[in-house]
Amino acid sequence: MSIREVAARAGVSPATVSRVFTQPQAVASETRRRVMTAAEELRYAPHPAASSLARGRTGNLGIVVPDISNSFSALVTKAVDRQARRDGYALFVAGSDEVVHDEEASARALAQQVDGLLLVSPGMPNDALLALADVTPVVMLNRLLDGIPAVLTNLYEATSHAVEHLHALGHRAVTYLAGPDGYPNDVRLRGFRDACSRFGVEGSELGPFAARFQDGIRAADLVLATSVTAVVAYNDEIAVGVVNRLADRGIAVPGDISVVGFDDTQLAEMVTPRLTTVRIPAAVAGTTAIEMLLDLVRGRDVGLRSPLEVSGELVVRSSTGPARSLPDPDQESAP
Amino acid sequence: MSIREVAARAGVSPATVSRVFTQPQAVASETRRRVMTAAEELRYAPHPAASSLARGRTGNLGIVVPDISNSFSALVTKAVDRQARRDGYALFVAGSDEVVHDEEASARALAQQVDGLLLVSPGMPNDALLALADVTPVVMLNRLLDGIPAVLTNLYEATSHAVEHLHALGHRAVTYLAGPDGYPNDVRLRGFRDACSRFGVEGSELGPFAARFQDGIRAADLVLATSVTAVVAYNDEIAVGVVNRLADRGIAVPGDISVVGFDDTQLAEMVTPRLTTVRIPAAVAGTTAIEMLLDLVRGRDVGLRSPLEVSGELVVRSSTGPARSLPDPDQESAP
DNA sequence: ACTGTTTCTGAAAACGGTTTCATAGTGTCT
DNA sequence: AGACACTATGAAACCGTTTTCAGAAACAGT
Repeated sequence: MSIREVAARAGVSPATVSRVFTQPQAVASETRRRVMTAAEELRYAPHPAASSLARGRTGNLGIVVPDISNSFSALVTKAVDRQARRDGYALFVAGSDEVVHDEEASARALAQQVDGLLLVSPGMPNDALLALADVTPVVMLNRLLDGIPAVLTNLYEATSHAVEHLHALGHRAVTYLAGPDGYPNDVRLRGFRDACSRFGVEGSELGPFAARFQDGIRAADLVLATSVTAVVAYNDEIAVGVVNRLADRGIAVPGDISVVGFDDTQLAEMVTPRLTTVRIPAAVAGTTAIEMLLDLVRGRDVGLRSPLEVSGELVVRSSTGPARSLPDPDQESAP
Repeated sequence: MSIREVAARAGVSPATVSRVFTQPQAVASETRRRVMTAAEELRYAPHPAASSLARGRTGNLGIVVPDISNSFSALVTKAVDRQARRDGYALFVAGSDEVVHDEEASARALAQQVDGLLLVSPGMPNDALLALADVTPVVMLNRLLDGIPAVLTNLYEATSHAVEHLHALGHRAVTYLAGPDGYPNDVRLRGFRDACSRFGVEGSELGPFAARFQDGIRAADLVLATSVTAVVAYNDEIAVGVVNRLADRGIAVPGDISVVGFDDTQLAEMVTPRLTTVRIPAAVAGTTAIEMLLDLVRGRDVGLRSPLEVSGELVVRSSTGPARSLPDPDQESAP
């Protein structure tokens, strides 16, 4: 059932039928009614591909995330999906399994079927990104590249707060568990290092680790091989892995070692002890990114409007506590 | 840059260019080479909408899940995405936030842009489903409806095992925390009831609960208002919520109350104590569903091939243990 | 009654591919 | 050398909308 059959049945031209569906006010109400009934009787529904072809836009948006089952990605995706739908767009989701090659392929495939693309923590090289942005409007989340609008999470301050917090609890040797290469470690790392030197904390780094539970497990043993009393993990999933493994090895959290995560996904409240973590406003970031993307799509050139930053905040829960006074083991009767 | 410009530059007809991209072996290698270089120089990429229109298929599949951030959905989606990509399809994902109306709308919107649709635990009414299946090939996961191929999770046996397990541990009063209405509670419930009566366990039910952590929290207090010593929760997220709340109220798991979940998502291994849970092979289910869907799409009419069932299995971890001998409080010196 | 606006509708040309059908060219077999 | 089968290509129709452009109809103003 095409537009023509509807037209025939309603005794009008195809053009009129098209208008009924795209700019109803432009057609006389009587005619409109006739067309509508004809359409309903024929159970006509417009053909999106034909429409896309003719108008030059698809009405779809796309998002590429590193890992669909990662809880931060999920949070973002959910917010994005909701916002996209609210604006009348459907959402394509592609996961790359953290494989850069897949990510590029997915992105390119999607690029041609959508009006705009949101890339979350993309790992692909700069030139690939620019090439992509050449094909379709692109907004990035968590990566900065000249000429491509982006939403960034500014965690410098929040990371400082985390170190400050640990320092106040008496920790003097802290290690940062870095996320995967190409992920937004830099700001956190800078915040971490700066804060360490500012507070006189001995800061070290381990990694990179994949942003997953299993890698947290692995990380824990590496941590225990050092003599730090606190760790700051790239994300909650790693942090939870660390906590688990430490528990298995009989190390108390926060009794012996304190752990800080990032993201404040629901996970943080689910585990024991509840995770002290840097909250990243994923939903806000996702929603904002979509708004930027739609501005782009609609031609309002926000391209050079400086990248938006959303900032994190430290949420203190139970996985951080006073440092065990390791350097002074005699002192049995602490306050 | 359309196919015609490539054709002009390569000195061939548009038809030939099209063939180069769709059935390369049908064109002489010399010609093919010429076309390829021309295409590259022009940075030509085929226009999916045009192609969809002409061929009558889109090369896309769609999946509608109740909640993108639900860990079981995420597992399924991930597997589905991978399998779809492997078969050369891109995947549309839509979340319905568990709102039936949104689900219907999403599904219908998607239906026209994809070659096939996978519905995960759909909550929409039968006639809506049938109408949808009339428009596009549909496979359902976790719901059975005559005429629509489906992949079902048969958890009857696994649920029985859960009850058997609890019974063996000495539990005599167990409650089932039901998931949301319209979700696949029935088989589990049947398995639960049958097993209870078989083993002489007093089985009760609470709910429905949304399949989320928060509802688990809520459920815990309801559980404590009864005198059961064990609960079987609709999914891991609810189970974790229960465990958390119980801990907050000073109830030991499994010391005082044992908890069993469903799904065996990664969550189960992340929490303390690790969750005894019924593993549902989400990846297998998702992959299988996609294969069925593709069979459908390609016209091999598997429509009436009986719905496929994947079965669960009980994974015993640490959230279940011997029942506290409540009815006999004198007995202080238990073995 | 005549011109000037509006409002509504239709004809036809895109949009960018795919595919059928016919034709030219090449090679094979007797 | 002639008949026959392939193979490689091109011309043109088609997929289902949208949109421009122009004309018809209705209406207003003088």
